[in-house]
Amino acid sequence: MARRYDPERRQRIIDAAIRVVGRKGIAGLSHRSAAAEADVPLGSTTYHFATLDDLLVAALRQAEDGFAKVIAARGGLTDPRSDLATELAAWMREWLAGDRTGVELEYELYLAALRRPALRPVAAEWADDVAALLSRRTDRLTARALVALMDGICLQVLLTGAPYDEDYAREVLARVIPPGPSPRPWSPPPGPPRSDA
Amino acid sequence: MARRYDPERRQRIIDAAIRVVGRKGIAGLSHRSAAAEADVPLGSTTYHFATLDDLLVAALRQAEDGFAKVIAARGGLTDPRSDLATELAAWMREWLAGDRTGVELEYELYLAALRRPALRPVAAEWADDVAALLSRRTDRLTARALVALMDGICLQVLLTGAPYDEDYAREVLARVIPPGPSPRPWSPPPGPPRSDA
DNA sequence: GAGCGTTGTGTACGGCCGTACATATCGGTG
DNA sequence: CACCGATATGTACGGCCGTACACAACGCTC
Repeated sequence: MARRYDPERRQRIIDAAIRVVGRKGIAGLSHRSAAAEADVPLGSTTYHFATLDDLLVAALRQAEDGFAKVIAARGGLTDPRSDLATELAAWMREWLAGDRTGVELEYELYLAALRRPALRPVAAEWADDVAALLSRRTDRLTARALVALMDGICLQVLLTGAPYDEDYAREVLARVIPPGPSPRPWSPPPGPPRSDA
Repeated sequence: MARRYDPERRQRIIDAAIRVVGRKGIAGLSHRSAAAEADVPLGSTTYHFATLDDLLVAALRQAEDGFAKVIAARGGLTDPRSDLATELAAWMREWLAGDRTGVELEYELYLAALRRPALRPVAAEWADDVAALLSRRTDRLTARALVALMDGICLQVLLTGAPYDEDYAREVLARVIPPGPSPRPWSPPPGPPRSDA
């Protein structure tokens, strides 16, 4: 149904918005700044995204997709023979290494859900997706706890400027994981597909 | 011109800024909105706080002080006979109960350090203070991990809108705490007082 | 009480913002 | 082709913003 002159116009605006947020933060995102970054007129951004929340939702969704692809490309934490805590601690090191901009961008969009109810379903999806990924290596409760703990560790690094301590992360992640080679693995039951619209 | 020297002028502006952030978020805070809330002229806010970061630093510091006082008034987690995980899980329930505004306000100011380096020392102080509080019941590494885990759990509740699950929180907090009645307690060594200016 | 630095106040300027809206262009339909 | 709805654009309005700055009121020192 949707016939567009420029089918990539909307996508270009989202990409531009992500770049703007990465460079200037959410506070620096506006219909105008996104339009300038995407090299489209102002009316184009206001047409495709009536409110800034709409644009942020699209940006968060896209950042989430990119994140999932990076995880998948990295092997997806699927090798049951590796130590999960070690693997997660190393992954956080890579994630936090060097340039802050990538992590900063993703956490800023994620944390924006605190004050923007429109973002909460997308943030919940993100957390659920990561937990589901980890659920292939441990039980659901543990997976949720690992996500929470990793979030907390990353945030302490990002918020306080403290260096990332991989040994510490591995140690406490290991404490959360119940002992045993592959305890209580869990597979999602069949159900209706999640609405992604 | 009805002009009196008001030594509490600065304090009133900080209080007003906190109310504004609580009601409209950091995005709604400006020299003007703080001035209106405090019922002082615009020039008064710009005089005492040249930049918004200055005002946010003062607000975060004050929120931190208020938080510490609430903890202290609650007994300060000092009873070594109680179960620490149970106590922390119950405390989070109280904190998250009912009105989101209080927690939202504190987390919003705290998380603002992600993009505002000026806030990072204050955020670091906050995290250190809470960890120091917990260090009276457990070792330092565990205390840091508990802070990270509690942050992660609270954020998942606040960001996704999911209900708080106290049993889950208690279970995973207990996993982080090493077994034993009062393992590896830790007291801070004497040293120079931390600069609070 | 004269002088001066600190504190407090009013006002104005230029800039960026969301929003609205008239207009233009194209794809599909009848 | 005529038509219409979806897509795209330019422009303008009113509002809030940070900032600057001249000036007023006060505390202090001499």
